[in-house]
Amino acid sequence: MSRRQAVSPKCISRLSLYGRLLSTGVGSTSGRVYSHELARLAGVSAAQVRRDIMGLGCSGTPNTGYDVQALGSIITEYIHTPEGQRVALVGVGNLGKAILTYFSHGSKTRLRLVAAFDTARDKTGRVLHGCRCHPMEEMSDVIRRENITVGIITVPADVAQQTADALINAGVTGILNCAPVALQVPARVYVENLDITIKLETVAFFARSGRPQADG
Amino acid sequence: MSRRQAVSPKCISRLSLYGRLLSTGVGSTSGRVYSHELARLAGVSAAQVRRDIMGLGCSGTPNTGYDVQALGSIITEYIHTPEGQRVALVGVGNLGKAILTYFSHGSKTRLRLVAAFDTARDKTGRVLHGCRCHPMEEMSDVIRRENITVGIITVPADVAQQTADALINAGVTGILNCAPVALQVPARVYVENLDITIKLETVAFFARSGRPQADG
DNA sequence: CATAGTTTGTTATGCAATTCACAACGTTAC
DNA sequence: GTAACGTTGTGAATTGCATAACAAACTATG
Repeated sequence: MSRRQAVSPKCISRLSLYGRLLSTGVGSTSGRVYSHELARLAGVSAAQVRRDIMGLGCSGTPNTGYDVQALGSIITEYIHTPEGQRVALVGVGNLGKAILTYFSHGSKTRLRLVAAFDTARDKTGRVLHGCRCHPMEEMSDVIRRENITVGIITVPADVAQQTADALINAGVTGILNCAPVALQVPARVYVENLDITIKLETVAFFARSGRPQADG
Repeated sequence: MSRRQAVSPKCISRLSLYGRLLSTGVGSTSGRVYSHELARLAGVSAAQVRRDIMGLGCSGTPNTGYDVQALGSIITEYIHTPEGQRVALVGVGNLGKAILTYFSHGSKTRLRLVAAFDTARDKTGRVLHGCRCHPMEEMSDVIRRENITVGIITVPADVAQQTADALINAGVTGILNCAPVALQVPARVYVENLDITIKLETVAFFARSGRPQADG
């Protein structure tokens, strides 16, 4: 389908953000939007926005900007598969529950959080926020059966690596790791880390030295 | 202590990670560690590690590597203030609670989460995970009195901007924003975004196109 | 129809950050 | 003591990313 070219993770993240902005009432009156409007809302430059959009077959017209609906569709089609990918979450602690809540609440994305896993017997077997919680032993079976390709790790640090190994063995090729450890994974698996302590220490550092804006 | 020169957020994040690795039993037998060992554990190149360390007054010796304790101390002193900075959290939902738990559990960092804020009356006045929860109206007073410089935003998206405004008015100069919106803040305030949906969509994308490692 | 004004698409420029490469140096073995 | 090896510190090269800049194109207007 669409041309898959070398795109950076940062670019995909921005496209994801543009997509959300477009679907939450930007330019709702005119049905159109300028690059500099999106830029302001996303906190980037207008040139950045145009360049990102260029990478996926443009659709704007000079002097009138982009059609909100059309651009939104193109971004969604580019980022997602038609069917949408299926996601599993491992570790139903506070953080895991928070993420489950995020995705049960009117989830605007095509991603589907279809399975959770935990060791605690009082959680397994139940349905939490519209998502069934399985015991760890069933991980391999469920992931294969449900055709899950993405895993979220929200377990304690000391079992994060073995959790990652289990997910990868079951066929997962992308991991969002919220545990404070650097996972060792084969090259074909993509990992993104969400380390709150690191983020917070970085914020604290620049809170006193007054440095430039940057996010992730 | 003093700010030597312009360091990037990414560099600080890596230093934070090195610091944690050093404090959690790396090279515990010899008391020393090589750059390539740290590199492997952190998921970066050895040259990267050496260069990062170079930026804060080196301390390694050829052929024996770095003294674990000494390097750990130098990194801590560089990233943190001697007293440690004080942090407030706004929004005690699932995500807020998860973060409170993180920091009550043996917190290895010098950062202190000393106040929480929420609108719900059943939470305010109580002490949650060793952290007192105040009503929103007291935010300005508490932040000034407790000398808080960093804020964590874990409120719903539609009130994130006004929460940020309130924090900044009270004197906060660094914000970790976990709400899915791009905050508009004055240039002197440093913001880092922790957007789970964006991260997850990025992971999902590269889970199928098999692209390179990268994190935030 | 022509002209003015704006915005897009894209190329070129500049900058920052990572990797490369190697000289200097400490350690160890003999 | 000295030679061989391995690691550090760092200048140079390279890569990647973001800003700047501009030609082409579209709309509006009279």
